Amino acid sequence: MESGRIFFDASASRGNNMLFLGNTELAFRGRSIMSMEEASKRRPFFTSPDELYDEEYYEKQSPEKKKHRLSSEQVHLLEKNFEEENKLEPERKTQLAKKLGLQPRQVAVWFQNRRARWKTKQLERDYDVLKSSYDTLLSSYDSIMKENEKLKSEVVSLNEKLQVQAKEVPEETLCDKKVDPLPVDEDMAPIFSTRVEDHLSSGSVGSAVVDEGSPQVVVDSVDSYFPADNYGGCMGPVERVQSEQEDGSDDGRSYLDVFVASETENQNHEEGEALGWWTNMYYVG
DNA sequence: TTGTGTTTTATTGCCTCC
DNA sequence: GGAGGCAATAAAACACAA
Repeated sequence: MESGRIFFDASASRGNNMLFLGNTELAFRGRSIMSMEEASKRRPFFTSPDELYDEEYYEKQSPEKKKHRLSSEQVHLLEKNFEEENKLEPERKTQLAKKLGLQPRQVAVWFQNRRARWKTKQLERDYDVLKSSYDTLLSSYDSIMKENEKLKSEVVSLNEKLQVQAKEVPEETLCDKKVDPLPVDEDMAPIFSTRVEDHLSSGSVGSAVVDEGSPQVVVDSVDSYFPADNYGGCMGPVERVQSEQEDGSDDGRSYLDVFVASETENQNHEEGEALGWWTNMYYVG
């Protein structure tokens, strides 16, 4: 028998002592590691190192003592080995078993159980990462929804103003057609969504986009993307409005905040910016 | 001291790979 | 078919609150 072998003592390795060497954390559930001497005094399962290798040990043990906690030193070495490689080749297994004074089978079982514990922990970590990611997304979604509601109410407000203005404009300039407000509800989602710069209002309330699910086409006040037929060849008086760059009335809301829903939308947005102008759009019935 | 919950060690059965 | 891995499970050992 080799000298200096770790002897087996259950009391020195009480349950729930955990060694997380990966994090260099040694947690022993409120109990310090007792010295070898101290441990052997309390409950010496083996009185001598040689006993540890006694092949008949398990047969000698009383039936109720069939499970033997590994000592902290044994666990420490096993953890160290596990950290290096969590799989156990036969050669390493026998070497380790010899070093620890355990049966190769015990070492194999320990690695098996350790892998299972690692997997459980890993699942917990993965869950935490996913949950954190989900919470972030949810928060982002909520703020986008709030922004959407705000923009919708702006559209309603602007439509009201347009209605008032329409009444003041002489009828002939409207080509005998009534001015309909921009739809806000999805049911009335227009083919084109429009960004409206409210140059008529006193404050710089910013801009609005309705129906973010619809294809986004930005209308230029001069070279409109709207087919002329849709307006009966007649467009109401469209006044030139300033871009955000020009009037400097950026309300702090970037276009990307609004055109976030899809790549298509972003493309259209870029197109709109290239045109340089945003305009009021009359929905002419 | 005792009941309960947790951790660790060990077994069993199934599956895959060589 | 044997060896080894894994999931499920049992059971011992332990921690801890009441």
